[in-house]
Amino acid sequence: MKPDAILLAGPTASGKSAKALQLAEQHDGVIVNTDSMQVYPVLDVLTARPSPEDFARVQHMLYGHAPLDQPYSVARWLDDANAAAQAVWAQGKIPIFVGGTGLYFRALDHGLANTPEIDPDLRRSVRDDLIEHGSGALYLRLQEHDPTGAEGLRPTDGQRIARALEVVLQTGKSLAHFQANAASSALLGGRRVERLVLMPERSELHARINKRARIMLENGALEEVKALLALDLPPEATVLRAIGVPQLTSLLAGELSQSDALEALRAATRQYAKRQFTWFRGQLDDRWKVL
RNA sequence: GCCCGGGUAGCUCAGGGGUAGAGCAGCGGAUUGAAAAUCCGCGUGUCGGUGGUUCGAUUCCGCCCCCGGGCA
Repeated sequence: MKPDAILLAGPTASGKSAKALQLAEQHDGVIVNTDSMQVYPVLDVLTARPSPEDFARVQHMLYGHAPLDQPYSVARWLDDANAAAQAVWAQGKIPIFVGGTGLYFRALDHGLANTPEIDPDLRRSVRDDLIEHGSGALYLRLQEHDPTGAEGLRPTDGQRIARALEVVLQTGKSLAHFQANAASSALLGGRRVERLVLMPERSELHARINKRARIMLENGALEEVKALLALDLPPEATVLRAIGVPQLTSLLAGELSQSDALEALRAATRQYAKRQFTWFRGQLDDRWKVL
């Protein structure tokens, strides 16, 4: 029975792209990016974007389409993914969602809480407060406005505290209130969905990561970072958090040697892969078939 | 060959007569609008080998091996 959509999740460097191409050719599919960094342009090599040959073989969507200097988010991605899926279905093809961002798969499969857009000025002021006074101070503010929400967070988890605080400051209601009520209907509801997750042997994956990091440097990752830095993006731009950007920035600044930077890039990638494993193990239900 | 210094966790190293510790790496976990983010937890060890002294040696002593440096 032909599926209406395929979800293919897997840790970084696990060979997802090749598998996706195979599935796309087999099912007349279109590949839809489900990775939070590959949505941005510029870092083609460093984010392991599919090659031009891959793009020529099979239609790909949501790669490099997000503006670098504006905030992107799981909600934006879900809107984009929804539009992409509708377009693919309209062509009589099936979307193949490929990536490693667990949260995006969750949003795709289960929907997302319908919270109002936060006023950019409020958002900015909360984030500035976090940077200036630290997560502890922000936590005290959250305790005051949303004690229950604060209870569920650690005083050190600045990012989540900031999110909870901006929501309660704008709406007067807790983030949990929105999360409990009215998750927007899941995009895939009522569709036949095949869910696949790649779970390679850890030591084998580490070997692949280590090798790929070296190849990235040989293929111009450093020049990409140089080009990115030349854009003079605001420091909070998400793309600057991509694995490899801090490490290669240090290399360019002379703070790390070539070999130390390579090793740092490898370690950061291995650590990311480990977090992905934890997500997949803990969050994906038994509808997912492990490959 | 002789003289120093060193051999302790995967790596770099601290410690010191009562079977060991730190950073990094690694491992486990959480995860709802920055998620490649953010946060929480966990030392994983023939203390080079072998004899001796000792109630007890990774620590002190002898011998051997290995790695630096120096003198030849």
